[in-house]
Amino acid sequence: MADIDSGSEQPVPRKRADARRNEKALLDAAAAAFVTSGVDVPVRDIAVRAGVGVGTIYRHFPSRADLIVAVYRHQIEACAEAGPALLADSDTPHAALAQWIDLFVDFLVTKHGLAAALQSDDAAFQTLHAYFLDRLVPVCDQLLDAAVAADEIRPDLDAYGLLRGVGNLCIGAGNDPRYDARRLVDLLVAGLRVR
Amino acid sequence: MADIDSGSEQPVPRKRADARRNEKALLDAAAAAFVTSGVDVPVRDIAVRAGVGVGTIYRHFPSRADLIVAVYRHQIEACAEAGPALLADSDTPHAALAQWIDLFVDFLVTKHGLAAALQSDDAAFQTLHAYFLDRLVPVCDQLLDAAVAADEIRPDLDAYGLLRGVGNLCIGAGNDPRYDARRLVDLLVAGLRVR
DNA sequence: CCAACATACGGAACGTCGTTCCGGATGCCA
DNA sequence: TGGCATCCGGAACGACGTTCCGTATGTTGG
Repeated sequence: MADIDSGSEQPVPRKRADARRNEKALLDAAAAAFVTSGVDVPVRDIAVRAGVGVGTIYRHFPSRADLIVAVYRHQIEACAEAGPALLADSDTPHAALAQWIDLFVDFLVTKHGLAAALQSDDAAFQTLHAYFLDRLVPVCDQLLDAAVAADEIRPDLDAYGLLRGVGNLCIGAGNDPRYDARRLVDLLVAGLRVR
Repeated sequence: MADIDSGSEQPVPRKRADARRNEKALLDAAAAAFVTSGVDVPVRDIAVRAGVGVGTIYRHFPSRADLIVAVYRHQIEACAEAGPALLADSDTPHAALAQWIDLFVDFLVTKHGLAAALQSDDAAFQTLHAYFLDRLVPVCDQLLDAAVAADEIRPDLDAYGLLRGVGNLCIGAGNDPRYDARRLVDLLVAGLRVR
């Protein structure tokens, strides 16, 4: 993203050094805690790991959702950017869609509790919900449109519905070896095909 | 279920009248509260509705899951019993399976928060999880086997996986008019068909 | 180098929740 | 009607997310 102001002076006079240090420590601590205990890990645990007080968490990340987004932003961006690339490289739009959804599923199933948080109607997770949707729905829409235009899938499901369905199927994956979210998503995508 | 003891005397000497009255009041209050506020409604709200103290809830229903099971037991039993009936009445096993899953989905999407509670790994919901599985997996298995035997669907998904997938797809249905769980379940079942 | 001020910090405090506990009330039976 | 097992209400506890504020510390102009 380019700066809004084209002038040379920065209107935000740079944060204090300890604040920058703590923000980084918090991101690292949260990432580690999410791996160990899932995204539902108590806020106090993250604070202890980072060696800061709980107040410091809320100063940097107004809601838990903001912290989750900050931790996973890079991976979500990478997923979003992979969409057009796959569409360009794959043999068919449907193959690109299937590969892209695999990427999304791989991301979700390795983040304990994230898929569940994504679907939660708790107000605290609204930012999370919104970020995923804003970033991924347009990409999915593009892939879906291309596949429909190529007459490979039925036109009766929108990107929002598909993403929520895939996200839902990923809930609880990783907790239970008997539940294979990937296979179910494959079946769902298979069900989309025209026959 | 038949009684274990075939004798005429009941070894449990019948509960006190106020206890029976309160248990009924609690079931009614919980059912109403679940409709209004979902199965995650605070325990205190149910107690107020029933006109009892919170201690009374826990005496009759040791965990929140037991209360949920008690409220929905009849509907779950009806769903389980519908399986063999559909198999006998339908033209094909796959049609029976599709209709049975429709029944299950109709049940889940009208109970706010139930599908999410079903997949929760919270220990408090283990009873709920176990009851659904014990009761419905065998029925689903029977339908699945029949459809596989008739060469209508692929044999690569077990009843447990299918039920969890369907349950997952029902999470959040009813909160968001843009999300149509029924259609996604239909796509999933369509993906099961041999082609 | 040193104030003095904005900025940031820590953790106590608050409200909500599920769950447990126990002194007292109440139905039941002799 | 008395006595006792059963059951009740709601206070109490611990965990949690979130807010608040007295204190500490970096920054910057002199």
